Amino acid sequence: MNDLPDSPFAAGLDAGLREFVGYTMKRATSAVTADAARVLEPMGLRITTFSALSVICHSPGVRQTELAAALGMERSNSVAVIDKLEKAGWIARERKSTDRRAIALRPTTVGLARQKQARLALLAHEDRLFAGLTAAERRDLVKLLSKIEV
Amino acid sequence: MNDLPDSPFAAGLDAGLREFVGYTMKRATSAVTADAARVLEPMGLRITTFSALSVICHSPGVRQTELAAALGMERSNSVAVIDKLEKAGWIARERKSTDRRAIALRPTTVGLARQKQARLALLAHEDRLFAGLTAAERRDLVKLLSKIEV
DNA sequence: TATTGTTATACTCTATAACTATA
DNA sequence: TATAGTTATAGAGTATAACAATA
Repeated sequence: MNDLPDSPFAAGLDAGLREFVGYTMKRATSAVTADAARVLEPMGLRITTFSALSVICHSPGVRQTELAAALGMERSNSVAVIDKLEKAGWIARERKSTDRRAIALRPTTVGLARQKQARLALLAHEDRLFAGLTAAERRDLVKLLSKIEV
Repeated sequence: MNDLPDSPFAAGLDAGLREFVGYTMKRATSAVTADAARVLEPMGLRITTFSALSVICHSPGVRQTELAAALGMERSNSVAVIDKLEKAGWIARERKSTDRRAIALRPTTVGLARQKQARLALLAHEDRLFAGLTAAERRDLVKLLSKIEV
């Protein structure tokens, strides 16, 4: 059904790429983040907005620049994310009295509740996605990932 | 320097997110793919184009739909990627005689050489990035990632 | 009818430069 | 002069719908 010589493999066409650890990491991460996005979507959250909301809930008063740096994103790109959280009523911007250039981000009561709800949904989701790994294996995975030079 | 109560942590603002394996996976993968992109860029390749070129070199005669499925991308989005490879002279499109709807993708001599060159650069790159992991640990990492339910 | 390649379109994420107001 | 937040913009990746040619 093919012009010769053609591939001997119907499946596993990406076998040659599996020698790269980064390729396997990217494929696995894609699957995990896509599923996480599906879980968050009914709650009006995306991965970026959930991450930002979590940092703000965990560290109330955080500045926007600190938030962006913590999440590894550009300051400029954090603005739209924070806008969404603010418009949803989950966080509030407060101009700092000690430095009027800076803005302190604080969660609202509703925001705290939403973060807790989303966190539980994501934990359940990871329990399902990582069902094939024991708790020790999950810790090993995180430990190995943390050893990568950045 | 902060309005009270504010965060007790200057660093580790994302500590609350570290309970999610997916978060660590995403951060690590981001670092790895960004570095891989930097390595490929001087060769006129991106991660997507390198991946497609590799599959075509490894499985000459592959169809566009098969290629897209192998890489987990949409058929429609593979067109632009293959266009770039073709315009660079690294692959050729050949209409199949047995099924004139389908197109067989084959690498050119230049394309094969470019893929080999890029592969070596990426292997060296991974050796550097994963220097903190032993060979056994790298295999463990891949094995653990492969256990994730997709 | 179904499939292959294709075009069009839209949306998210990301990256860079420049502006403003404050320091 | 430097920094915090902001705006504008552009590129890459991704997702869906629809079309022509072919099966």
